[in-house]
This record gives sequence, C-alpha cells and structure tokens, in this order.
Amino acid sequence: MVVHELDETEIDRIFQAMADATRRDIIKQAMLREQSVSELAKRYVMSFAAVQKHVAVLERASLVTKQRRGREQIVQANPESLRRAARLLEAYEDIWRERANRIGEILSNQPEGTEP
Amino acid sequence: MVVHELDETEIDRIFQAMADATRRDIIKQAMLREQSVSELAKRYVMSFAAVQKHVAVLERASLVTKQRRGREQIVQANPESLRRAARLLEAYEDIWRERANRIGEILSNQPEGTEP
DNA sequence: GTAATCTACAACCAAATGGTTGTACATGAA
DNA sequence: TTCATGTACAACCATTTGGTTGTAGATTAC
Repeated sequence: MVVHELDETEIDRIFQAMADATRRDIIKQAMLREQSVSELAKRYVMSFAAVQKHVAVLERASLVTKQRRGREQIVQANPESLRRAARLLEAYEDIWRERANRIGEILSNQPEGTEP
Repeated sequence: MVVHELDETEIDRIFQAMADATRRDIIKQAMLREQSVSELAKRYVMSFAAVQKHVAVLERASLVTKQRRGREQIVQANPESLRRAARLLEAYEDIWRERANRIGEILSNQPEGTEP
C-alpha cells in the first residue's frame, strides 16, 4: 500500500492533535516565535492548565517540543511532523489521480472508428 | 491571519475524521473504487454498525458522500476536502518558511531597503 | 409469497477529551 | 528572606468517541 509510510498511531496523534482550533493556533504561534507556555496561555480564554494540556497533546504528536529556560518552558514548533502529515495527504491525492488516469484510459480505449 | 481560509469547525471535522486508521483506510478504499457500506464493512473486524458510524464521521467531514443504489448505499470519496486539508498544512509550512527567511535576514545583518 | 441482504437507528458501555480547580514546588525578583 | 511567577500534576466533571447488540424497515433474490 502506498499510504503506509508512517506508523499508524503516529499519524493518529498528528491528525488528532490538529483537530482542535486552539492547538492549531498554538502551533502557528510557536512557529512565528518560540514562546513559553504561560505566554501562550495568555492568548486564550481558558485556564493555564488547559493550555498546558493542549501543549502536551501537541508534544505527544511531535508537533512541538519543550525546552526549559529557567522557570519557563519554551515551546518550539517542529514542522517535521506537519510536513509528514502534508505528504500523507498528498499520497491520497496521488491515489485519486491514479484512479482518474485509470478511468481515463478505460474511456479512451474505445475501438477505433466509433466516432461519428 | 493567513491560516484562516476555512471555517474552523469544518477543519476540526476533517482532521478529526482523519485521526483514525480505519477511517483513513475507508477513504483510500473509496478512492480506489466506489463501494457499498457493507462491502467496505467486510474488510474490517468490527461490526457493520461501527463501520457505518465511521462512514458517517467521514460524511460529516465531507470526505465522502453516499448515494443510494437500490438497497445499497454507495460510498464515494470526495477528494476536495482532502485537498483543503493538504493546503492548510502547506500554509503552516509557509509560515515556517517565512520565519526562516526572517531569521536569515536578521543573521545576515542586511536591513532591507537600505540600497540606493 | 418467503427468505436473505442492506441499511438505519436506538440503547448501552468503557475510554478518551477538553475543560475546571486546587495543591505543591522550583525559580527569579524585591 | 519573602513574594510573585511559571510549571507540574492530581482529582473531578460533562461530553464525545468508538465500539457493541438488538430491532425494524426496504429492497432484492428465489
């Protein structure tokens, strides 16, 4: 199977992590600039602990990493995982394109001389 | 915000739908060939009802559509939604690339627009 | 007709999710 | 030292998720 280059549970985690608007925004923020968890937390209406959990989900999916700096925990984006997900989606598009070709061939394989 | 072209809850649904290996396989199968729900269900160890629910999740995310044919319900892939998700991920990669450029500029110590 | 097939849907369950509050502890600032 | 800040983590709660079984209704096959 073409679409089987990554460990399935790893993909599960990446997509599941992306399936929340707050987490997608955290990723974006971390990509724009490395930020501490509390700095990120200020942006959202939820509690600090909630943001902490969101970051943990992103970390489990390898979408971000954390690095201690004094008492702060700095969140850094890891675009590698994102790229993997992107390539997986492209693989699905490839399947679709192949199918389109296959159908196209079948349609074009009509016997000659059948045109009016 | 650059990454805000789709309705957030729509994106939520797409990624959440993709976050399950069975559903990803259903998408793949439906892309390869349109199939009825029961035909799909035969491929997996779970109950028919479970597969039915998975298809419903995919339908809610607009990743597949169903079409009645007699007593069967034919599942058709809708690669449009997949492509949207793929483009969203690419948008994140763009953010990262922009940041890399920005940092590169800072490091090269050449402020823009200083040339005569 | 009767029987088999395909689907819809409800009810139920265990586990995961997304949030909260509260407590504890380490670190930096005064 | 004392106080504020930043984090970790547990406990709790409501809702969602991913599965089950069971029942019922269409449609097709015999």
